[in-house]
Amino acid sequence: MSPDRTTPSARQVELLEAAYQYVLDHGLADLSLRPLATAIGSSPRVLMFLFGNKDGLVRALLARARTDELAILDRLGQAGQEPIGLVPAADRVWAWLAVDEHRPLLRLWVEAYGRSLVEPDGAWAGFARATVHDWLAVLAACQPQPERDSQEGATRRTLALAVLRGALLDLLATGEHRRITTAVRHQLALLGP
Amino acid sequence: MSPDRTTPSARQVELLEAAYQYVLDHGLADLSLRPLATAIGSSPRVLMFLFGNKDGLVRALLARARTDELAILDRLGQAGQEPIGLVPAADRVWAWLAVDEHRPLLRLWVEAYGRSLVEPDGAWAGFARATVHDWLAVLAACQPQPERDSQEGATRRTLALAVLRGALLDLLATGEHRRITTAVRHQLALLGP
DNA sequence: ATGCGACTGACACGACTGTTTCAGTAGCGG
DNA sequence: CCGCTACTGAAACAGTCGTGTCAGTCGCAT
Repeated sequence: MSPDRTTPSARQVELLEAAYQYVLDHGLADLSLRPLATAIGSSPRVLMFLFGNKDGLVRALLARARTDELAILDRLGQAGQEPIGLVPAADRVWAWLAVDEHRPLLRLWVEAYGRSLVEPDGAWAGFARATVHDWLAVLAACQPQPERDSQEGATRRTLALAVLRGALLDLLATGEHRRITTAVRHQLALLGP
Repeated sequence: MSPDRTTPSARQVELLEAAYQYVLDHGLADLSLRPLATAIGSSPRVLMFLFGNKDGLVRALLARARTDELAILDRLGQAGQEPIGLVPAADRVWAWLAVDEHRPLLRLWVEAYGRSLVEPDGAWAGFARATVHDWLAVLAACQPQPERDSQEGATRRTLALAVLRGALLDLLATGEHRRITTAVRHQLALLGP
């Protein structure tokens, strides 16, 4: 009946990709199978067949978004060389966050984050906590070794993460790129070398 | 037919208060009239009568939440005396944000924020942008005068807001009060007097 | 050719949605 | 008592939701 989860099947990834693009535009909150299916040239029946039920589809979409996110984050300090330091890493992350093209993904991210806080069960479960952990881990990997494991190092990356996320919220709401980027730069200068 | 909007009517505020408590627990995303009505001892018919339609109710609820928020923020520097400075103000704001009892309100806030980003029309319209403006205005009022109107002053309050909001997101997801408060304190020390 | 697995279309089921209609009831000023 | 305003109950409307059922069509290995 339902296809093997370990083998995502060509058709499955194809439809998932289309659904992902659709969700980036329309949001996840009031996602409905019938409009989605007609928009991507499919049918609710097929989506049910490929993803089990709506929760399965939502889970797959969230995982897909997380993939996008992690792909970018990994490209930072993970180039194989030695760590580039927390401040340069945060600077690059902000440069990526502030790009206009990434805004749909980031709006989706905020939506999923808020939703998973209110409704900790179901498809959204643990999304917020997972991304906090993801980002902290990546930032930690960018810190040189004496700092990385220190108490102060943990505080500094918590701080960097908070500034980046707070600035992101501001940017998504107001779009005032200049004011916010100035503030982020100011902060990174404060945070030292 | 529909009651005057300028006169909220005793029964109206009574039901709004009950609905507000309900929404703090259950979230706004999948709010439905019938469960809400039975939970607060009313009926969909009455809610429609008092608030016009569901959007009117949601708008009233968001306005109610914003009232809670502003009531606290105004209690900071607005005591009538001279401004207390940005850093002490941010410190007090964080003290309030980190209180466990306020968590339902703040979860609701994040949910509404994300939703208004994805769906800029309807009842949620402008909620995110409005709260950014609210908070920045309050923080500005806490800054002494030479700083308040300066370019640097604007940068500093944008930064303070970003840190508070980013830290709030972290706290709501992980609940790791100690780690995050340490980071906020560290930041406020950096931000100087 | 045959059979099997992947995929799909059409349709209906029951539950739930916001909203409306019709019919009231309680209180209160005249 | 009248009439008016504020509020309420019961039921039904049309629509959408996720999901299930039954059938059918491909492509490909045997």
